[in-house]
Amino acid sequence: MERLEVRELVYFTAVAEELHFGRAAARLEMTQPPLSRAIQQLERRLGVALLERGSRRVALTEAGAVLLRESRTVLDAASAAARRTRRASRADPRLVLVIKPGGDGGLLPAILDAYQAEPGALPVELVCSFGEREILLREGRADAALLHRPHPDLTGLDTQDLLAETQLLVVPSSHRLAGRTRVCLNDLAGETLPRWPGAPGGGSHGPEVHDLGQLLHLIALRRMVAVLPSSIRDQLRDDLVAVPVDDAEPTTLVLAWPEHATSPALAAFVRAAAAVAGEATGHGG
Amino acid sequence: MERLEVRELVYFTAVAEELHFGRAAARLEMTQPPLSRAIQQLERRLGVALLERGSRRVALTEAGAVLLRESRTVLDAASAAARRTRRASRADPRLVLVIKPGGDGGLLPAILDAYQAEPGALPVELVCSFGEREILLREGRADAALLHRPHPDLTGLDTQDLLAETQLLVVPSSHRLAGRTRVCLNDLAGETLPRWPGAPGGGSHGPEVHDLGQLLHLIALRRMVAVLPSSIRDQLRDDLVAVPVDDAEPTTLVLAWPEHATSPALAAFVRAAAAVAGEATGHGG
DNA sequence: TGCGGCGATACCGTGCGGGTATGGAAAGAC
DNA sequence: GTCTTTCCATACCCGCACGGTATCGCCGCA
Repeated sequence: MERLEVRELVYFTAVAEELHFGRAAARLEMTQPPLSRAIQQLERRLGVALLERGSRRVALTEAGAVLLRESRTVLDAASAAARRTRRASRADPRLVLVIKPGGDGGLLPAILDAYQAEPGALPVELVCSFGEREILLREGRADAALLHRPHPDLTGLDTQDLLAETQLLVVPSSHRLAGRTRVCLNDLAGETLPRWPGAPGGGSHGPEVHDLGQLLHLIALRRMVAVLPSSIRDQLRDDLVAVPVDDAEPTTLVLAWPEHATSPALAAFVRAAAAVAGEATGHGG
Repeated sequence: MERLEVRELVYFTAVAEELHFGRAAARLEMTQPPLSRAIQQLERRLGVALLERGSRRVALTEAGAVLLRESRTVLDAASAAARRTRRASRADPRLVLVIKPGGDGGLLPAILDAYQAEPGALPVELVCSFGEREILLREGRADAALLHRPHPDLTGLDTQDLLAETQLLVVPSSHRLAGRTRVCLNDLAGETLPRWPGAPGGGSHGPEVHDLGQLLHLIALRRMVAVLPSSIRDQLRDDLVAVPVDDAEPTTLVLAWPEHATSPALAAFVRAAAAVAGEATGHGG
């Protein structure tokens, strides 16, 4: 069985994405002829036609589309491998946890305390990021992340549910819905909703928002409204009001980490988080 | 960022598994010096020590252990990529479904019929295999598999539940438990249970069993007993008896396929299977 | 102190990955 | 129709990196 090399996959994805040998070569900072030959050789070794060369356009074959998708997973795995290896060799081991600012459901302090009490606990480094936080896990840049389900893509990750939350509509005090005791999603017709960086802008084409302070500021300025998990209630400014949304699907705060992870530090962290979450839901409701 | 090459990962896994450069080189069908240099270069490029060379033994460092695990996933992904690409280019497209003989819960004929009625259905090729059936999915050798949950490792696979089944103890008619109307797991103390190839022989160190006929034969010969999903009831020989096991965790027949799969033929098959399963549980209970 | 095992080093050849120059086919422009 | 442009393939060349052989150096051991 012929072996597939990373270099070939990099070349192929470039061509498959550009559908143009010249541009792909430029992107790869090389010239076009060796690129053409590399792709030909790849096709010969696989015994498969990957591209249809029309004299004026290049198109993917069925098999080429499959290889494009597969290549991405291989390349992602390869760069994650490099990053995780490097991180494992650091002199100051630490657990990198990526969160959305304000998106911890109020559980984080208790979780961190519980974790530090575990034997062999590492210092925890918090990384704040909006949108695409799971990417950091897949890329091997972080050990764990706090996400909200339903979430676009949790495949390849293991998860632990922490907290089920209802959702609140956040509006300025002067907003037409501010006085309501409850609203439903239909009431939001015509409102501008924020667009998270990286999220496929499904319908809501409001401005991109990069952190919670910015978002609340924009809401106060009447530029938009937002539907957020109920735990942000503590962090609202005085000039904003939160109203329960009846028919918004409830959201679950989950702790996620790359599957196959074996680090005992991570395992301890997951244990700690699960314990804290169990207490919270068991006692407090 | 330096790129990690497949060749290097192959070399490294060989050394990491053998913990011996000479043997690793032999396994790779090359000589020892270039292998040593390749590993050194890998370490230099990563900036990480992967191996501790004692003059008489080689050991993995912490980072080396991480890279070994990561390498396996990269290499698996790479060979799966090659196989899936080749399969996608076949002139006679077909859907490869891997099953455990007798493990289809009786649903398979209906599923196949429903699938063939879907638009764009492909011929279905059935592959029978005991143990490690999910490996065939990960390797890109099959499109879908029928498995039973709880299952050792479903990560990296998407699944669709098909049928919840209670478990039955299968024994010869002359067995001491054959007359019971129900048993519990404690009753099985001292009995020999089959060991599936590939499964970590957890406690039960009986003989390895490779197909259902063989298993039933061995049970009839009083060499072992087995706990199996209730749908095998139809396939029992006259000289065997099935007794419900009260406290065995119920098992779920699931259809599994590689995550990120995009083939419309597979999607149609999943739809068909889900429809049949819905009917079965909806009407029949 | 000689021996054997094993990884590292020195040195060498060749094949492959990359470059430049050019060919050749197809799609407009007129 | 033919001239031009565009873009992929081919021809040919070069340097290096990969793999091989020979050997060293270190250490455990008898």
